[in-house]
Amino acid sequence: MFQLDLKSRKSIYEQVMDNLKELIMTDVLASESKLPSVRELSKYIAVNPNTVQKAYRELERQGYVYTVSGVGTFVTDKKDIVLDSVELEKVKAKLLDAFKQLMYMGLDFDKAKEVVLSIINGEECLSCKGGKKDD
Amino acid sequence: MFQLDLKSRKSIYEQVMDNLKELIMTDVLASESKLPSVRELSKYIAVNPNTVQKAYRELERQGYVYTVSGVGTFVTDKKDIVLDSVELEKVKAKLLDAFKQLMYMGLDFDKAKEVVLSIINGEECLSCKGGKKDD
Amino acid sequence: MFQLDLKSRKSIYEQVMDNLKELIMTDVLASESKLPSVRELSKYIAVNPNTVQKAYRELERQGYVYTVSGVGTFVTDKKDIVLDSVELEKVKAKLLDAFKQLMYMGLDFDKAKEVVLSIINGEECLSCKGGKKDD
Amino acid sequence: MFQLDLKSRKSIYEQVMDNLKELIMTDVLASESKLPSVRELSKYIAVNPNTVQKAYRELERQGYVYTVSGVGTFVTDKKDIVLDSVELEKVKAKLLDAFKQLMYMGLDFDKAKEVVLSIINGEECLSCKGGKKDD
DNA sequence: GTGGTCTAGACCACT
DNA sequence: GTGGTCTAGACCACA
Repeated sequence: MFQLDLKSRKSIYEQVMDNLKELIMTDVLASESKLPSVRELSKYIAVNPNTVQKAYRELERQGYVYTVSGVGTFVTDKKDIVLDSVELEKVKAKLLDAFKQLMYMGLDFDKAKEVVLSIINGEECLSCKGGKKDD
Repeated sequence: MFQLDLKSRKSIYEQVMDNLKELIMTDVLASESKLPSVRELSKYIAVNPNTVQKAYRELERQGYVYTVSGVGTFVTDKKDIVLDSVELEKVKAKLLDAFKQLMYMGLDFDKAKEVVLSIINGEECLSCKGGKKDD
Repeated sequence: MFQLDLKSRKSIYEQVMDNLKELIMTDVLASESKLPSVRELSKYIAVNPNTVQKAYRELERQGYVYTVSGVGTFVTDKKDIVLDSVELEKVKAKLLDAFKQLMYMGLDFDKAKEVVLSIINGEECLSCKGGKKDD
Repeated sequence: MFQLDLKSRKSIYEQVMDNLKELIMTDVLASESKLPSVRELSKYIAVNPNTVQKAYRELERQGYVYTVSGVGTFVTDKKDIVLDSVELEKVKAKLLDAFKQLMYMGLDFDKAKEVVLSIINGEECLSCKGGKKDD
């Protein structure tokens, strides 16, 4: 389940975050459920506890989980997630940047758009499988 | 012309690369034309020569320019630029990642898709025509 | 009545203390009246007994309650509560800290003062009258 | 200048942050000026580099400084500081909490208000000394 | 040189 | 037990 690539350019704590986000999005980690403790997870994925904690801390900052000191870390109820406009702008900028990169590679507009749509539509199924429509 | 944001998380050499790619793709830097020397450019944009050096080296690795020792660096003929599949996959991953983030933020599939399309279409003219609208 | 926010950064025992202080100051818990036992309260508010225990111990240290071994914990007569200067200094420091933060955020002195006064005055009734308005 | 109290309840990185905020507010560290490097400061105040970095990172998150990787950390121009409404609400909550604490201590409303005002007005001079009116 | 990340420990307060 | 903080090292990419 947990996929880590130590050779990746992406830092480990970011990969840990991405994995957890995926699990949260697909309801494998349901709302209000408890995440593994920092120590547990760090042992399980063979990573230093500090690295896991950094991931948890950042997830909390972004609103995906909340922490009760001395008790554990829990998935934020989706109803409670507030859309952070600053974060949204960052993601938009990231999308724009990626799209530009496609054009820099020599793809024309239509081809680039095609690539983007194929990625999005591929993602559609991924979410249909794991998510619930009536939640 | 050259837009650098030192405060950005993006490294300087990547920003230099992006600027040059933009200039190449919009034919401001025509095929086979000579790029400014590392020293010239670094002075012009007030950046460490090593940084420009790294941008040039990476551009060459990706096929955008080629170097003739002792003579200079030249823009590869667009016809000869081959799509770097590794780079393409990176960008695809980036797109997917950003799209997922949109959904993580509480947007449903259709809303997220809408956001993406608006970004793409807003960006349409910039690279299609090789000109700028109001910047 | 008892308001606990597990998601808060404030530790549970501090929140328990604050709730009890509030009840004492508003005479809901009258002078010399008996507090619920640690076990009772911990069951009632669904909190670990150790946590309640710690709250009681700290309240006693600060003079709000006193314990009669084997009998129970009782509210100190308000006349006998002496201002704990150490605690007072802590609160003062906290106030100053918060005020500085307001100014750090770009508010000028007058604006920051305005914010503080609005908060104070909004809070006026809650403790003056011992009642609640709309909560 | 730098005041650290290792025995304090406040964590070291928070104290480091507070010290730096103070220096920034009083223009000892002017806009766009460079903060000491993580290593320099950590050596100077005899604290682990990681702790200093945590402080820098958090200051950046709150908008007081910005980072240029490989170059250094710089004071954000005051004109660029955006008022983060989330942070503002946190400070307001902190103020309200502190004010409640005063009342819990047995101070009546007027006395508590007096305490608050005295603190604020004490701060006024502190800011007049170090700050500039025409900035 | 800089900041960013990571490891392998440790101690603390809280539950 | 939990998360939070801290130390004392280390390596990396970047400028």
